[in-house]
Amino acid sequence: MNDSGHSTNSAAGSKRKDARRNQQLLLDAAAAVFVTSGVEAPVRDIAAKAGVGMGTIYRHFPTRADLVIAVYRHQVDACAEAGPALLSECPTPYAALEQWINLFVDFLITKHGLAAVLQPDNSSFESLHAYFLDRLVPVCDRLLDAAAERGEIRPGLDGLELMRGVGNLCVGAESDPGYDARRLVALLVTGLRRTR
Amino acid sequence: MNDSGHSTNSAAGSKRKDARRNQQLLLDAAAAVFVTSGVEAPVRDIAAKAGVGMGTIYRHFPTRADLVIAVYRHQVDACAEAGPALLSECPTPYAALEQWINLFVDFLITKHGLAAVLQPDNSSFESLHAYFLDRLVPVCDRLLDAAAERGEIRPGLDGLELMRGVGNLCVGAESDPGYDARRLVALLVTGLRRTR
Amino acid sequence: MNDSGHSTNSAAGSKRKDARRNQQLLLDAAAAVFVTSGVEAPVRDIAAKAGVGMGTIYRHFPTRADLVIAVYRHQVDACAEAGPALLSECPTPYAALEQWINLFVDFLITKHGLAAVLQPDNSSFESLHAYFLDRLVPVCDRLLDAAAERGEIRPGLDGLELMRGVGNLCVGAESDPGYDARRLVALLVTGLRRTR
Amino acid sequence: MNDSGHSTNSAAGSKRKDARRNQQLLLDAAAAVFVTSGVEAPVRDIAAKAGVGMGTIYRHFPTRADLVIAVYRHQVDACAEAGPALLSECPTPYAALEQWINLFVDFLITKHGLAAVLQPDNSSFESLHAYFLDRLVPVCDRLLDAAAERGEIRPGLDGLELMRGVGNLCVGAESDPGYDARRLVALLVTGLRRTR
DNA sequence: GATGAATGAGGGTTCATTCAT
DNA sequence: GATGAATGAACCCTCATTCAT
Repeated sequence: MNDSGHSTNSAAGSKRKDARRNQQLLLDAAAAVFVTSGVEAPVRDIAAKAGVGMGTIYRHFPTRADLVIAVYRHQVDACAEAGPALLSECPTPYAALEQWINLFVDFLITKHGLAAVLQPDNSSFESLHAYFLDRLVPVCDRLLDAAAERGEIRPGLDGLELMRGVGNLCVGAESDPGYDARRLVALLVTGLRRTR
Repeated sequence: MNDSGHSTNSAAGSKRKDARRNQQLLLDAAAAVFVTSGVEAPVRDIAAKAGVGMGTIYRHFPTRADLVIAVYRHQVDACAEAGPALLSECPTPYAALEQWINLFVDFLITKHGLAAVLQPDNSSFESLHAYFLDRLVPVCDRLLDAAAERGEIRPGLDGLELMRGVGNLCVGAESDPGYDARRLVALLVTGLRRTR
Repeated sequence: MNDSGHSTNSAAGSKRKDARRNQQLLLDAAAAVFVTSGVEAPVRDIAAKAGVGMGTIYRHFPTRADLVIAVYRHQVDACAEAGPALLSECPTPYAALEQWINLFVDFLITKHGLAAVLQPDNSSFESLHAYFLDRLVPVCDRLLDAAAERGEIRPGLDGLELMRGVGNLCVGAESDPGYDARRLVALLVTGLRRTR
Repeated sequence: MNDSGHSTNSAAGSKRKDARRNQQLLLDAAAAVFVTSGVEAPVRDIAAKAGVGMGTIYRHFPTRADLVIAVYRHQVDACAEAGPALLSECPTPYAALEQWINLFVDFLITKHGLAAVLQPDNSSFESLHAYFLDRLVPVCDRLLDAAAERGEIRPGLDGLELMRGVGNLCVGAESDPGYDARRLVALLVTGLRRTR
């Protein structure tokens, strides 16, 4: 999945220079098209935006999920890495959880259609789904556990379920001015608090 | 054109017995197909499931939204009517709200893809969207108002937004054994409670 | 083809009264629909206009051509009968020919799509084509012959060909304000004149 | 994007050799199918005749009118260019007109359904209609004007109307052995002559 | 490696015609 | 006889994916 060394090129882990450039063009184009047309946008549109042929997309990203993952990898990683940091910075684990969830929401609501794609029944996005979960669920679990240990929240909800819920609350958020996903997510997280 | 005398048709409804039967076949088939393939399932599939020709679908339901509305009308209506009843039966408005939301959730989580269709950006489902909102939002508003007047919940969230949130939490609920929409919705509603 | 006597009814050559009435309703409706939508208008539209079921059309007019013939029979007959009359009234056979052609043109240009249907390659309109020709070609032939005998026109063009030409010149005439079929037909007939 | 160096493609035209070949296959197939089934023939039939997929047609000719125009462009252009040439070669403008009309007729009578499509009421063929008129009407106008100036014909008929008339006379000409469009057109043009 | 042409499955919609009621 | 519901072939068009160049 990462830059493996089977390439005959000299540079560590990189293909030809133009191939790297195309990869980046594609990521940028895909990000832009995803914003306007959703992650199910026609392949042709993405290729056109990038100024490359469609075959080039398939070479770099054999499945659509691969492309989506690549587009969002950085942001997913940043979100994952923010978890431990918040835990050590914030006064309480619950505060860290709140902020981390906010990061996740900010990420999702700017990605037209991404949340919908996180549904596990979308066969062609399995690997995308898996990537998200692999990367983020452990972080969320740890935040939940820490808050539960402190008695700030009721135990029993696992990170996967919370993330699915938050993800769902973000579905369609960007296209509807009367819908405030952040507020609803905040309600959800508030609902977790241990009623004294 | 009306029920002319030689007809043996006593019921007030539509014209022919077989037409009525087909209409029901279609509603049942559509309900079944919607569960497995979502409300965007191919017309051909629904027709096949019902054992009728495609033209029959178009005769009874000129647009897809018409079909979807028809499939869910009874349940939407039942849900709408339950609101006032619960308000008078339950000890407090908040309890009524909780139970009404549960009814709504029970309805949605068995409808694959329905929640997704409630997104307002889906042009071909406008009338469906409108139907849902016209029918249910006022009921939800009234429950919220009653609870707010009693001081049970914080004011400020309107019924539309709550329903959108609940709807979203139900997206994909049926296909994922590890996802308990009811629990997440319960958390959301708990989050509404006025913190003492 | 005419009202044969196999009916068990008493009236000479007629079916049930309501059947006769329906037949007339259909002819009127078809005439009206043909004007606006052409002779290839959907059967349903004609039935709807007539306020009868589609099956009724098929009972009375098994093929579309049968209906078209029936709709225009009176006018075709009137046109056919006008030939001999004009021949005896007009000062010269050529004048009679001119006027008769005008009648034919007046008939055609008010019938959206009729002229196009006279094309012999339109398989489903064979009988219509045949009817027109059977009825009108002999009349036209006689006018042509009379004018040729008088030396007013050059011989050699038969009635069928002239009528096809005139029919074609009327194609699409009604929908195009910049196209004057009568003038073009007049040129064609003028072209027949024997150059002194 | 332009003819990059590694391409062996010398011709100035379009990109790939096979694409050009397919384009030609399509033009040939369309021409053939148009002859037998008219210019409204199903897209699938044309694709099948050409031995290509349907998508290939849509790639090369996004609308049906584009295809029809392409099929006939060469002949339309040749016809347009012949006008001035005839005017300078022929002894009189009227003779040039006669011959030019003959060229136009020769073109049309081999195109089943083309003449019908020239009807201005056919919405999806607007661009085709426009192309024909833009290209040919000025040529015809000029021939008519020249003949009128010489006093060979009566003035007052414009090129558009004459061409519509000639076009109509060619409708269905190819499929009917008993119908001689050339002769009828000749009569029409004869009818234009100034009666001395 | 890159290109984008070609393929063809897939899904929507219309309407002539049949036939149960 | 009349009705109009049902059928399903026939068209249209899109787009993911492959593969010749």
